[in-house]
Amino acid sequence: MSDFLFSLHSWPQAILHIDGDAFFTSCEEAIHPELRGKPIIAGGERGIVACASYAAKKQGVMRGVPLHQARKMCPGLVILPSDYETYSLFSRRMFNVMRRFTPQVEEYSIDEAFADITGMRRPLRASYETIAVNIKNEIARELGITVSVGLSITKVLAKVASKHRKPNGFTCIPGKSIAIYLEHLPVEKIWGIGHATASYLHKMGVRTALEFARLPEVLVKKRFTKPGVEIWRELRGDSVYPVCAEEKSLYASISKTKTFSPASGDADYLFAHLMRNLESACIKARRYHLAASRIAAFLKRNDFSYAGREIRLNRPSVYPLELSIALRNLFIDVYRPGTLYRSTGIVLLELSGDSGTQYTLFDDVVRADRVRDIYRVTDEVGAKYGKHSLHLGASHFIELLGRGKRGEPTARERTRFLGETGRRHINLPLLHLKV
DNA sequence: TCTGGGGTCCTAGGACCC
DNA sequence: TCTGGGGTCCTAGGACCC
Repeated sequence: MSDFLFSLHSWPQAILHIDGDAFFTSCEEAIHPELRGKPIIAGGERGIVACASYAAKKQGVMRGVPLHQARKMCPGLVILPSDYETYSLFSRRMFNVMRRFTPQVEEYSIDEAFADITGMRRPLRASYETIAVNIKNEIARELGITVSVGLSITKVLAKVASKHRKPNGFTCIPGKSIAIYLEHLPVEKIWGIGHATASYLHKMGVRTALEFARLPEVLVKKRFTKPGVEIWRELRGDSVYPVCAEEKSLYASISKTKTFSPASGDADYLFAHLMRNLESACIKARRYHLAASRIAAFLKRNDFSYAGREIRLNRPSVYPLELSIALRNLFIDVYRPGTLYRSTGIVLLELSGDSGTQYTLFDDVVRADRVRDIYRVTDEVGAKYGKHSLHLGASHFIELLGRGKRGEPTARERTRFLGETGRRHINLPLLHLKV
């Protein structure tokens, strides 16, 4: 035990991890009591299970399972669309309960948060364990959902703790008990250790979190990169990840991807998808008043490998009409004729507030203003008649094919759509009004 | 688990500059 | 034209998370 740093103080810091149990479906159950205890899932709108209630999990319905499979596994399954607005509301209420105990709350995701309650024993007149349990109970009482709570001396260990007993669990791992909890924990269950690092560790003969934590420092520093070393430290009770209560800017990037089936090697069709993804991403970015300084595009091959490229724009933009030329160049670079692709995606990067965009000497200011006006109208039309009511000609190709679900266009559809102009739709992104 | 979609962060190599 | 070392920016791609 002497190889662990934690032996010096029992609570160098007290970090809490709170994890909503089957969060989406729990929110649904809180609102619709008649659903309580039933096998329900959220995610109906996307064709896969985004969240499964414990009753559904009991029947083998897990996160990420395709819907048709879930239905087969569990007759009587209640399928709901994900209602993010509502879940966000619950999320905010959950974080606010935590903030009544300490301002040091980090919103990690919609259903998870960390809190640093170091030094709160005296002001709250309670032990760290009691504080943790009180937060848990108040969330249950006020929101009608259960959470699992972990208390320990680092974030990674607090995560280990909250996962230890679920649902509705509370686990405390003080410094002196770390080894007990790591002894039977497989390395792949550690937060931050994924598939690749786990199999690397396995090759080294390391199977449990305790074995990993006990590797000598020189070896760890030699064989792992920064994240690996940091997790190793945290597992040993040496806190390197601070709880960050500062509100981060909403998005560092915005991405849109769409898988289509069957896979396609058709350049026009693939580019149309890419263009539609760009339009979707830009709609979202405009809603948050953000503009991108870099843009990335990728194609996913049938074997799930990626081919992608990204570029820096000469000024930030959120308008597909301006970005289409850059996107076309990216596409031409990445696309290989004869290869089948199963999805395309685009990512808007280096987002900044779009208010005070500086034009460069080479910009056509009049045109830029017009483009902005066009998109103001486009967004208004979209709000009234549905997203993508007004879109670029280059993305219209997928409209023709049942919202892109049927895969590659037939020769007849192609001729009907492209007509004599053929590929020119790629080169000239025209606005197209869907009525 | 024949596998959806939306994110963050890190690393390494090349270009370019001093 | 050759030379070294160092800094920064850009981009491809990997790894991981929910």
